This record gives sequence, structure tokens and C-alpha cells, in this order.
Amino acid sequence: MQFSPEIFEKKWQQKWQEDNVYRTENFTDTPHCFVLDMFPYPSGSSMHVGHPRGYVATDIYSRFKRMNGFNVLHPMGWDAFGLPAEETAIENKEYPTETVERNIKKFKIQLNMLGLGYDWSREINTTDPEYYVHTQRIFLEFFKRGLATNKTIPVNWCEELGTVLANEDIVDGKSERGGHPVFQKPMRQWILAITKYADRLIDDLDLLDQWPEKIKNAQRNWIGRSEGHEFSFSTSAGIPISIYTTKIETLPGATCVVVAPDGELTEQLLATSTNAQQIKNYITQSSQKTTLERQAVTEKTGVIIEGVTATNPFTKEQIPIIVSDYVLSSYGTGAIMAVPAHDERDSEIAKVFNIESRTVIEHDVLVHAHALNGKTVEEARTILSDMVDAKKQKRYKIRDWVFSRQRFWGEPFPIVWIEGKNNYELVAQGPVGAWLPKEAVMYIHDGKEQYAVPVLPEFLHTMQLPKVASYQPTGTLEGPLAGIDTWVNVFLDPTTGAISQNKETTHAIPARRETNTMPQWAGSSWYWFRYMDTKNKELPFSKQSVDYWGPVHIYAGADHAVAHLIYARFWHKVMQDAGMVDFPEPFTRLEFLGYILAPDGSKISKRKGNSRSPEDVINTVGADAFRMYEMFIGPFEKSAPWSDDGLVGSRRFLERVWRLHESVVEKNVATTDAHALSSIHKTIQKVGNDIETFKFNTAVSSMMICLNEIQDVDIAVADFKHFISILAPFAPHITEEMWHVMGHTSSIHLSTWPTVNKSVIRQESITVPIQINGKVRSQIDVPMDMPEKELETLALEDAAIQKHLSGKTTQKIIIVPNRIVNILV
RNA sequence: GCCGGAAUGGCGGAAUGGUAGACGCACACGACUCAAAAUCGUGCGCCCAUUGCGGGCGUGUGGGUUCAAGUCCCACUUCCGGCACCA
Repeated sequence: MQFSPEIFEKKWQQKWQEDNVYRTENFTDTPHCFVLDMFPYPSGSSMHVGHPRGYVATDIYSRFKRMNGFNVLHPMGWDAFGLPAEETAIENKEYPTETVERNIKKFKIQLNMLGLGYDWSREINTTDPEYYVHTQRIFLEFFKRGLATNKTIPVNWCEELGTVLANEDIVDGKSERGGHPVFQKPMRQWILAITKYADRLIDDLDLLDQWPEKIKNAQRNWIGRSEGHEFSFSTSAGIPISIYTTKIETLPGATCVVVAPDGELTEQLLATSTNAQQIKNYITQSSQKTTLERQAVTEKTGVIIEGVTATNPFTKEQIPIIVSDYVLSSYGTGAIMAVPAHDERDSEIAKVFNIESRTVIEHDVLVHAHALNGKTVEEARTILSDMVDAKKQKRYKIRDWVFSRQRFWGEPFPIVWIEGKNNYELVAQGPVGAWLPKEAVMYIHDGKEQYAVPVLPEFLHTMQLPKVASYQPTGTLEGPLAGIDTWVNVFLDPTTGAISQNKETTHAIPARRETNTMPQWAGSSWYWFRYMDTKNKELPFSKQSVDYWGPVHIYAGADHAVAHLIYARFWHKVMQDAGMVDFPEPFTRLEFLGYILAPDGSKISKRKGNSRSPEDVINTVGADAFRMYEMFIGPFEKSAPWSDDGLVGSRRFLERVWRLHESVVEKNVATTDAHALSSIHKTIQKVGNDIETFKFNTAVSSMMICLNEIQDVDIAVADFKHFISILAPFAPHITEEMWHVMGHTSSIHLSTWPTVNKSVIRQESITVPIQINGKVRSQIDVPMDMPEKELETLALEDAAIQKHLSGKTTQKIIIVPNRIVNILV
């Protein structure tokens, strides 16, 4: 019979679905394992050969664990809210739900073509109201703890996308989505207080010993903790300037003070200056720079605030105050002491204004520093911080998470706004009171106080995304939802917390729904928990289910070090504080996935058209060969270029397995060749170890080696089955087909991983190389574990060795049994 | 600039401090065939010698430790990734 994957692959995919082969139940007595893929967003662009690599790897791992008796949770779902899906929908001129639905269908077909064994009964979709009601529910936990606030702060505004973006959404100074320019603007936004968790997010990285160092380092850098001092410079205007520095010992060399153009402080100093107009012009000018332009700046610019000076609290010198946009209002105090001699940036600004650069530290000792001359850096630090009454401060580069988007396609906030303190207090006395933060979230509009009030969990069904006629971004602070009166204007019953369209009770008060939506990252910040308990109506997930399944044992996917993986850890910690989970970190082990590159080594991109579709490959060589090649191409965590030539090797391997299987069945011999048997068992061991450690490339090559060793000798059917079993996770279709041909009626994927027979592995003899002065001159076959003495004798008797040794004196002989003999002359 | 990671044949890559280049691809030659494809077999780091063995060099560069280094240590080069006016 011909090897025809195109026939049996589809057949088995259907059969597995019908038989629920991959269905997982909660709560078993067996060991269990949660293997998680980063779920995709089903965008319009179709898959290329790089996408399935991670899915194939976790599929292999899951099958392996299942065959080893584990109850395996290996689910899949869709991250479908947010800009990618919405932008696609706008391009296609259709409603986002349609886009999402169609793309999910397409993606699912593609995943199934690969023979991936997901438990589809646990499929999730972040845009499903049944799902996002729980995202909203978890947001309430943030709100209640004062971690979700509404504040005016400088944020990234992207005109083209018509929305603000988080720092994590900005790549190389442009929007990650679309590469549009971004401006810094103060705006009122929903903020999640991730900085309050910064220490835990850094410190708990030490718990993650099964995470790649690379990812942990990226997170440490991104969070960017620094420890320094905060203290004040007095000014001739009577307004103190508070500054933050990590090098207080350089204070004697501080010859000017620099303030950020967009800070409040600058506003105040400007009023007492003699060049207010010049300063205002500079402020306007720098506010018009995009983030990219700011970053690209090579030469420092700024304006001296004339008519005002600051006093260096150590030297008592009067020093100039400069406004310059290299100082950021969003970091530290928005003002710095500039020490030109010991900081490159300060040196640049000093050059522009001809300001003195005074070296105050040489070889770790203070110089040109009056009373401090000769003191060490350490001593100076203590003396100075006492003298200026400095406070020790920790600062972080990470900013609080700007969490609102002026877009349609996201989770609505479970928040309504009410007017007036009296109304707020009335609401606080009702059931809503239990969900209010200590400090009210509010702002003042036209002189009237607006208070944020949470929508209770039991009324979240009233906060579903409405059907709208137009969902295009409006380009204003209000999202598209603001245009729908029936969405915005509602009534809140303070005695129950109920939200209604009409005033249904006399005491109901008017309220306005929040019109911004949550960002793309919201739904993906907790989704792994939902897989554990997909049908739960009341809660995001039950405590029992998370006690059983959590934490995730293996999380595999592409590099999302600074966005998703920080957000996910942050949400997890808040959920921990809310008592929803008991453990500190969501993902025990993280496996980082390398990309598949185009054949020329460049990145695969739609524009270049340098990719191949998985369907294409499957139609040519079959899904099994495709899977094998994706694993064989190189180490899992390393990127590697795609090669159609290389793909052929996997296909040939499977064809040879197929032929061998036919001859094994036909010959039906009773005993297997001893060397072949040993090879099979060695390979069982090797492949098992390699799967456990995600070394799929060497697992595949060891099976190729094994095939080379067994294909021309007698193999009994029973022993050949072992070979088929270890191949099954990699090539699920062909192995299932052979398994059934060999008489089984149930799936090979529900069978047991073969046991290694150590006694057949054990070799009787071994080849030992003999070196003279470290160069291999001969080798001898000797029985395993031959004692040193005998080995030495045999080595010295060897003809080739004798030839090399003639006329020389042996100094020393080093013998490592079963390994090597090294003769020194 | 800071923080990671990497560097091995024509290519992807393999190697608990112990025979570098497994496995696969490409290539060459041979078998089968009228022929081709497929398949099977042999060879395949570089240089010298090939009438026979063989010999020298070799894992980015320079040094070091060791009987023995791709692997450990020191210094450097290049490339890739991340962060970046964060005081």
C-alpha cells in the first residue's frame, strides 16, 4: 500500500473529534499537567508556516504527558478584542463580530489540519459576553482596591488610531499597531496602578527558576527600579524645586537645575521669570514633538529661566534653572540637578549654555568639594543626604498602565458616573458601598463633581457592548460609545445598585455609562484560569478548579516579555490579593519560541510575500511531515529559516517508517535483532528526556538514527510498536494508522508510553579511543567496564600505538574507563 | 550607552571537560531503468599524500587553566534581540 497521508490524516482528525479523544475532565487522582499556548488573535491575515511551531511543540508535550498517565489540560481560545481585530474589520467595512467569527472559523480549520489535540469543549473567546463579563468582574476587584483610578496624566495619544496607548503599545517611538506617530499629552484616563506592584513583580522573578533569563531580564529592565534620594533646591522665586538623583555624592558638582517643560513647576517658575514668552514658545514647541522625534533628538535644546536662580544646597552657589525636554515630567519629580562633569546628558546641555563642568570625584574620592575633599563616595553620600535632609526613594521606569481606549471593540468598563457628593454618599450606603475604593474616583466637570460608581457583579449583564450603527473612532476623549444616548444615559438605583434604561424607581438617580473601553490586553491577562472552569456563570473560575489545575505548568509562546507577560503577572497578583488564587505566580515554566524566518533569513512579512501557508505545505507533504520538520528545524527557542528542501527529509523519514511497518507486519518475526532492540530502548529514553526538556530537534534526529539502525534487520511487531509509540506525539496520524493496521481498535494517543528496558540497552562492548599526547592514534573494542589495568595493557599492545611509541618513553598514562586512554610521552 | 544571547562544514544544526561536525539538506559518483523520477548504495571540514597506510590544520580573535577545551577562566571582535534623554 502506498503511503498516502492525504487520505488518512483527515480520517483520523474526524475520528478524534467524534471520539472526544482529547477531552479533559477536572479532578482526577492521577497527576495532572496544564500545558498552555499563547492564544492567538484571529486577525485577517492568514497563518504562515511560523505560527504553528509553538502549537506543535505543546501538542507533542501534551500527548507525551498523557501517554505517561497525566491528566492533561491543553485548550485553545481566541484573543479577539482590541485594535488588530477592529482595524481589520474597518478595512473590510464590516462589523467586528463578523470579522472575528469568520477568522476564528478559518484559524480553527487550520489548527485542526495540523492534527493538534485540543479539548475544544473548553474553547474560549474574549469577545464572548459570557467571557468578558468576568473580565469586567475582575476589573471590579482592581477598582475596589483603589488600583483602578481615573486621572489626568501625560499619556501617549495616537491621532491615526484615535486613542491613547500604553507605553507597552509603543515600539520604537511609534504605535505598535500600524506604526503611527504618538504624542505626549495630558489626558484624563483610566489607570491601573501597576507601579504599586513593581517591587513584587521584580522580586518574584526570583521564584521563576523555570523561566528564560532573557525574559526575566527584559522585565527587570522594563520595570527599571532605581534607588536614590529626593531633596529640594530653594529658588530666588521662593518656589522650591524637588529633585530626584541616584548620585547624591555629585551634588557639589551640580551647576544647574533642569526642569521638564510640561510640569506644573515650570508653569509656576515661568510666572516670575523675565522671559516668559520665550519659555512658553519652547514649551509649545516641545509638546508638538512626537515620541519618535523626542527619542531621535541628538542635540539638547532648552531655555534658561531668566530672573530666577536656584541655590545649590551644598555650595550655596546661585545656579541657573533651565527648561529642557530631555527631562521627563513623568519620571521622578520632573526636575533634576545637572552635574555636567558626571553625566553625559547634563554635559551636553551645559555646553549649550556655557555652564561650568566641575569634576568632583576622582578615583572614588571627592575633589573640588570644599569640606568633602578626600572623602570617599560612600562617606559623601551619607554626609550630603543628612545635610540636605534627603529622603531615600525608589523609582521605577514602568508607568502606571493607561487602561482606557477611545475605541469601540473592547470590554466596556463596569462603571457609571454620577454627579454630586450627595448622590455618591447615598450610593455608598447601599450594596454598592462594599465595592467602593477608600478614596473616591472622581473629577470635576464644569464645576460639578463626577463620581465613578461600579456596576455590581449581578448587574454586569447590563454592561454588554451594544449594537451600534457606526463604531469608527471619533478622535475625542470619548469613545464611539459616547454617540449613543441609550448607552450613555441610564439610571442607578442606590438601594440595589441596579442599572436601568428608564427611571424605574422614584429614588433612582441619573447616571452616565463610561464610554471608553478596555485595551486589547485585558482579556488575555487572566484567560488561562477560564480554561479551568469554562462554564462557570457566577465567577471567572471556581476556587476548586484553580486549586486543582493551577498554576500553569508550561506556558509556551513568542516573546511578549514586556507587555502580556508583565500584565498577566500583575493581574495574577491582584487576583491573589483578592483571594481568588493562593499561589504567587501564574506560569511555573515558560518556554520561549523562536521564529521561523523566510528562506533568506529575513523576517516573514505579508508585504514581502516570502511566506508559505501551512495548508500549502500540508497539501504537499502531509501534516505529520510538516510537524516533524517544524521540530527538526532547530532548537525550539532559536529562530531558523524555513527551507522546502529540508522539509523533504521529514517526508522521506515517514515514508521509510511506513515501508518498514509494512515489512515488519508481513515478515512477522518472533525475535528482534539484539542491537536493534537496544537501539529502540535507547531511543525511548532519549526521546522522553528530550520532550521533557523541549529539545524536539534532537528527539527527531534520535528517531531518525534509530530507524537507520533497525530498518534492515529483524524486528518483531511488538518491539516495532514501541518505536511507533514514541513517534506518535510527533506524527499523530501515520502512527494512528499503523497502530490500527497492527490490530488496535482504540487510539494510540490514549495508549501508554513504552517502558525503557534498561537491560537491553546495556552494551556488551565499547569502542575506546587511544590518544598519544592528546591526539587520537587508535581505537580498540573492549568489553564494557574493563578495569584500568587491562585497558592499559591492551592500549599499549595495539599495533598502531606501538608504531607511534617506538623510540619514545612513556611518561604517564591517563585512563578513564569506558571513555579514553591518553598516553603521554 | 545599558542589559541579555549567539558565533561550529556549502546550509539547518549535534556534541555530561574525553574520537568535533551526530541527524537532515544540498552536492558528487554508482546500482536499478530504454530513459527520467522515485528508491537504494558510497563519498562528502580544509590542506598535503593518495600505489598502501597516513600526516598537518581546524569550532569568531588573542591569551590562560588542564593529561585533554567547541565546552571552564580572562581580554577582545562581530552579529542578533531587548531597553534607552528614566537623572
